[in-house]
Amino acid sequence: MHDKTEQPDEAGAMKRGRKRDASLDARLLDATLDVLAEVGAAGLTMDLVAARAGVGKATIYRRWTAKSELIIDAVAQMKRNQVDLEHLPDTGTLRGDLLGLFKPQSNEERERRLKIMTALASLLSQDPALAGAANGAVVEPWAAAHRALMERAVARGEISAAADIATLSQVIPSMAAYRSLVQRKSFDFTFLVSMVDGVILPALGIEPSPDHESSSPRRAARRTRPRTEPARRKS
Amino acid sequence: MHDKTEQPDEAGAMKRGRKRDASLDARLLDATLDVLAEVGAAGLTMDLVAARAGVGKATIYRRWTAKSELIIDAVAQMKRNQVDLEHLPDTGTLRGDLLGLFKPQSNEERERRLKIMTALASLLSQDPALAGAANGAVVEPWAAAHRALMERAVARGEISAAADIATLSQVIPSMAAYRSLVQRKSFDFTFLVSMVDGVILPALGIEPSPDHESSSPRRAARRTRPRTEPARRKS
DNA sequence: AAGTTCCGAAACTCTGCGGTATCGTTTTCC
DNA sequence: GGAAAACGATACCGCAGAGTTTCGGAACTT
Repeated sequence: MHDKTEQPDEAGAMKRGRKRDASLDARLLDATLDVLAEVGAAGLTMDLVAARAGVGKATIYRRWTAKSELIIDAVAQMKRNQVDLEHLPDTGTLRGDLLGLFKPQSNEERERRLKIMTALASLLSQDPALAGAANGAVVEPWAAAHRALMERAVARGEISAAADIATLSQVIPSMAAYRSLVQRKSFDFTFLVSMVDGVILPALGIEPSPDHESSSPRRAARRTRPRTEPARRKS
Repeated sequence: MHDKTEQPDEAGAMKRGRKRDASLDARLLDATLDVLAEVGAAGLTMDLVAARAGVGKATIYRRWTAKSELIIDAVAQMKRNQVDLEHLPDTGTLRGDLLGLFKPQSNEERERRLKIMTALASLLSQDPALAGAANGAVVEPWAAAHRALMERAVARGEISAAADIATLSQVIPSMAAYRSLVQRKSFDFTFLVSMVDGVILPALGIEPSPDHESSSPRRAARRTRPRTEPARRKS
């Protein structure tokens, strides 16, 4: 009661939704996701969420009955601003398309999503209803984008129709997620290029175009494998 | 950091190791992993671990200073009975080697590891040490095995020395971990085969040997890509 | 046998968090 | 302007769980 942080009362005009519940719900859900990303599911406390939202703890309980419900709603709301499947890059080559999906400015947001997903992983065992929520919110749309790009490359004859696109389209999104989540390495452009040029394109039988922005001295495996019998059992 | 591991006597004095502390540490670490797998990280309490190990809680605190350290040590210890880098399969072909890493009889153990990893996922955001331990205990040795197998394949001339082995060796372990951790799908032989035949071998320029145990109707992309210019840049 | 060391069990303290209640203030509605 | 509603803050309750301490007893040592 002694010192209280003044209400910021940002210059925003639509801050005045006092009556029903206007953007306050969204503010709370967003704060929940923030806290989730920062301290994980185990470390999430209602006081943290309330403080993060600049809100009294009671306010949260006026809108949600329990912590678990708050989290569920927060995650459900996360599905917005996804990869935009309607406006995929179209550079003419699969390599260009795949690299074109990379939005440097979205690194931060992607990191946040992945952290939320990690935090949720522990809850999945308790609440199977959310089993695919985290994956569906982050990796699946991403894989769908890759799949679409690859199918287009098949359609234009760039790669063989026999390629295992179902599997290949999951490789980069899954590895990126694991890399960020567990290995704690950033998913940067260098990693993306080494995945595209070192795994995906070679697997599809395409040599990485040696033109612009090769950005890396690596070259994929040559297709020139001699058809020699590969040294059977040493003994 | 806590055990000194004097002499590697194992089945020796399992009866009454009253003096120093021989197998008691291992018993506690094992109980920790058990509880972790059963109730998850959030539900793990020291009382549960103690009860599981048939031990007083005080005994645990005589050996570890805090719960977090116990968990870290338990996870780090999981590295054992993992992939044995000294006895890698040697079937003569990379495909056989990669598939040979799969131990069907370890389904139960793999399930346990999966649950442990899942339980750990929630802690990863809080404790970076755990993230390293989890990755180092499960994925890293596995990737090392893949790397070794691929390097051997290079040495015998089965695949090109230009292959991006550093990246490719991480693909299957990372994807398997992600699949188990987040997607909650089992890492079964079918998935392994589709990864090997649909991603790894095509990326290395090897056609999956159509001989024994194809076990799956899928076939990887043909290497018969016509050397047609693949529709470069649309303009 | 006596002494020492480590053990398992259980009682105990203390901290932190979920959830509730209260209060003074601010906003909206009429 | 005044009442009602919703707010932020904060004090409070109950409980669960991390560590601590204590104690009787078992096992190794000499």
